[in-house]
Amino acid sequence: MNTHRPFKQALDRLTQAGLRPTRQRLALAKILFDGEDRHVTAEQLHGEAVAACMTVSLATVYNTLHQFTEAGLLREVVVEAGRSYFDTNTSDHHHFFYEGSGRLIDIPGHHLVVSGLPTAPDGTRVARIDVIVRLSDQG
Amino acid sequence: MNTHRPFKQALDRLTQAGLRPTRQRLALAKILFDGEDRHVTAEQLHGEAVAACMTVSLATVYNTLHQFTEAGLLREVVVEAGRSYFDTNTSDHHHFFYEGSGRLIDIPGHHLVVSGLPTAPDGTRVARIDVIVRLSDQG
DNA sequence: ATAGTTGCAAAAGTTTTGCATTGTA
DNA sequence: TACAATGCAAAACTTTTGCAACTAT
Repeated sequence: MNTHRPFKQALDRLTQAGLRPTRQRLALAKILFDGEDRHVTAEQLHGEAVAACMTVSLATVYNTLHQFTEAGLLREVVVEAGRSYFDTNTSDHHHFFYEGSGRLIDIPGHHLVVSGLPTAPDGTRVARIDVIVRLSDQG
Repeated sequence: MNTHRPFKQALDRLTQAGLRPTRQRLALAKILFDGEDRHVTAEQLHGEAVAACMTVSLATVYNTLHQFTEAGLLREVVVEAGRSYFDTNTSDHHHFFYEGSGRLIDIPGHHLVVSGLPTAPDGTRVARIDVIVRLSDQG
């Protein structure tokens, strides 16, 4: 039954996250989670979906990406004004951002540490810490 | 000559940065730099400018903010998709972001340290490191 | 005068919403 | 059948660009 494994994988992800496995969601989940970790924009994912001969609007791609993010399947990373990436790696990690090409990659390993953080102001708690290391050309 | 001090301050900032001191730039610089450090969006700054009875379009506010940023007078901080803040504090520092209210504030002191950073990939150098500590309600 | 800048209207993107349609029990 | 959830067109944003008008030599 190997032919159906990517399908089952995507299906399981959705049902475990409490999301109904609709056709569009399944197809997008298959593209997103069938392989290694990825960083995609809504635009990119929409392009891939169309290339894979599925009919889906960009609006639905946005909505789906946000639903996946709320469900904990994705993490949103904002690097530039008007440009969100969605990261299939939801574990605690940080990013390199190539200012030239706009590419975003995970910082490998777990060596990067943020220390000396002041306590969160009263009535708040730290929801997440985002570290973006911006790289420009020329070593 | 105290009445002209804010004007002279703004003028000096602009000329030192190599920007021609036009009327709009002077007015916006006065709002931005005449007092303590600030975090403003283009929309906010435009609102303040209009409230101060100056005629300026939102597009010019954007252009001016980017020119100021390129000239090193401001630093752009992107916190959410479609929402850039411009920070009048250009020194090396990081931010708390209140997810509830959308407010951005500097992390006080210089205690926060990022360590364990891998070397930058070949052909690149680290242009900047942004740390955003996201806060949500409830302590 | 004139070469280079500026500032804004209009255009281009990105993201969100309202509602007809679809799918499920 | 009813009920809730989905998916998309259209709307609402934010941001950028092209060019007429201006400015400082």
